[in-house]
Amino acid sequence: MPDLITRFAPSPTGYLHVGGARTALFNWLLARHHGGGFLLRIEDTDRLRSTEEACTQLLEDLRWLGLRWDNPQLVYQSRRRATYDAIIAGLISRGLAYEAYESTEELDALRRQAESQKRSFLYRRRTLTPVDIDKLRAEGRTPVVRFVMPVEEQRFADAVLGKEIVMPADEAQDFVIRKADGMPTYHFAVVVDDAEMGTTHILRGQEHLKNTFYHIALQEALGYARPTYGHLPIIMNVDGSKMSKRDRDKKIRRTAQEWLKKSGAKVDAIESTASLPPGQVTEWLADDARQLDFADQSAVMRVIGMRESELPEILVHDFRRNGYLPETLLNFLALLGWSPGGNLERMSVEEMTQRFDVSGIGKGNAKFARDKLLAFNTEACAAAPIDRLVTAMRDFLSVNPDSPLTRADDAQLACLLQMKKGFRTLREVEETTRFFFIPDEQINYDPDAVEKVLKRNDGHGLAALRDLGDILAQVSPWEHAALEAAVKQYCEQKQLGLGKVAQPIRVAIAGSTISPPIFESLEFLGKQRTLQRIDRCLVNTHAQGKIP
RNA sequence: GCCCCCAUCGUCUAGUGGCCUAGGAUAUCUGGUUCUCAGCCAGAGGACAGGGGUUCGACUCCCCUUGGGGGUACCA
Repeated sequence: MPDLITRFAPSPTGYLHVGGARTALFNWLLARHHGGGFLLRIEDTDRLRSTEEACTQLLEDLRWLGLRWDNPQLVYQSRRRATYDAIIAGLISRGLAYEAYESTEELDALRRQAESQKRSFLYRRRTLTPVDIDKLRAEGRTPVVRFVMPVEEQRFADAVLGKEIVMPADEAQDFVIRKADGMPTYHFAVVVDDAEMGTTHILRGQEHLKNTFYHIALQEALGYARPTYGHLPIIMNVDGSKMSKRDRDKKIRRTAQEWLKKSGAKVDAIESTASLPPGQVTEWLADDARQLDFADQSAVMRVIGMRESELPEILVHDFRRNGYLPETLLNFLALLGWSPGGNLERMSVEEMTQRFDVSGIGKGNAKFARDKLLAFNTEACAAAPIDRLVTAMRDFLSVNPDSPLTRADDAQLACLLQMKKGFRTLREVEETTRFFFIPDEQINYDPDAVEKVLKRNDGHGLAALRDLGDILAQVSPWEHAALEAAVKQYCEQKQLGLGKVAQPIRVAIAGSTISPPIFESLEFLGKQRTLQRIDRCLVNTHAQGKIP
C-alpha cells in the first residue's frame, strides 16, 4: 500500500465540469508526484440527481483527460448502505448520535427566527422522553439521525491555505448523518469511505472548508486517522459569476427564444424538426428550472442554427467537442491556481507531475479566461507530431459525428492538418476544410464573398476565374508546384497580384474566402472536382445576372 | 443577517523585508511577413485596492476599511 493516497469523489450529475476536472487533476498530480495512489469514488447518495448515464459520461471525461484511477472496482456510495447503517447504529448505542424528528418546515422556521435575531441557527440536541417519541412517530414522522457535535473548539491545518482554520465551540451544532430516506449524508459517507479507502490527502473545493470541522469530529468519534486537508480556490467565469453547468442550457434557451421571435416559427416546429417528443421543448422553455440533456440540446441547436462555438465552454466535454487537446486543457487547468514558480508555464503532464507541490497552489479564486487556453492549444498543436494530431482529430470526429470529415482516411486527415498548420483548434480545421468532403453541388456560396471577390470591380474576379478554368485544365501533373507555376505565369501575363487570382478560385472551390493555402487545396480537391466547381460557380454567378 | 476564506497588469500568475524604477504568459495596440483565415517576427502601453502601524527599509509582517468569494440543507 502506498503511503500517500488521494481520491476524486464526484457526484454523477453529467459530464465533468472544468472545476471538477481541476480538483481531480490536483489530486492526481499529488498522488503521481509522490508515487502514491489515486482512487475514484462515486458519491451518489442524492438519489434524485444521480444517474447511471451521468456516471458513464463522467468516467469518459476522466479517461479522455488521461487521469487514470488506481482502483479497478469503483466505490459507489449508494451500494454501501449496510456499512453506513452499522456504523451509525454503533454511534447511537454509544450516545454519539440520535434520532431527530423536526420537519423541514419546522427547521426553516427556526432558522428564520434566528436570522431575525441576527444570529445563526444552530441545532442542538433536545431531550425527548419515550412518550414524546411515540407521539412523534404516531404523527407519521420519519426521523433523521444527527451526530452529537462536541461543544468544543475544532481546528485543523489547511495545506493549501497554509494556516490553521478554527471553529469556536459556540458554533458547534448537531448535523444530520442519515437522511429520512435512509441514505447517509455526504458528511457521513465521505468520512467513512475516506477512512476505509485509506485516503491520506484530500484536495477539494473551498466550498467544503467549513464542512471539514464536521468531518474531523466524526473521525475522532470513530477512531479514524485524520487526512491532510487542502481547500482549493474556486474557478469563476470571466465576469465574476459562478461557472455553472447551467450556463450552457441558459444560452441555448435565450437563443431559442430569440429565434422563435425572429422566425415567427412555433415551438412545436422545433420539436418536430428535432424529432423530440411533443411538449418537451415547450415545457423546457416555459420553466427556467428545467434543463435539456446533452443530446436534446444538440438537436435543438441544429434546428435553430446555433453553432457549438457559440456555447460557453463549461464542461470538459465542451472542450473536447471544440477541438482542444486534453494535455493542453490539463496544462491550462493546472495553472489556474497553481504555479511551479518562476516563469515556467508550458508543461507536459510529466513535467507537471515532477514539479507539483501543494505549497505552490494559490489561495485566491481564479477567473477562467479562454483566450489563454486558445493560445496554449495553438502552440501545443504546432508542436505536436502529426500522428498525435491525427489521433486527436479522430477523437474530435468521434464526438462530432455529423462532420463530413468522418469520411476522410488518416492520410487525408494528416494532409489537412499539415495544410492548416498554425490552426488554433481542431474545430477550426474542421470548419475550414469540410468543403473538400461535401458534394460539389452542395457547396454554398457566401453572398458577401461572391460580391466582393467575383462581382466587384466590373467582374474582374469572374473574368479571371473564367481564364483560370481553361488554364488549370491544361496543368499536368495535378500537383501544387505545377499549379502554382501555371497560375503565377497567368498573373504575370495579366499584371495581377496573386491575391486577385487566388481569391476567386478560393470562392469557387470553397464557397468562401477562407480555405487552406490555395495550391495545396487544389491538389487535394483533385482536377476534376476543381474544374467542376469552377464551372458551377461561373454558371451560378451568371445566373444571378450583372455579368460584364 | 451570521460565520469563514481571499486580494500584484483586463486575465492567469512570479515575488516569502532590501535583488522590484515589480518579471513572465495571455489579451490589447502599432509595425512587418503572407494567396484568404490562422500563424509567425519586432515593438508599445498596462498592476502591488485604500488607510494606518511595525521596521533603517515594505508588494512582502500586523490592524482597520473596501472589494471579491464561500458557507449558512434530510445537495454534494
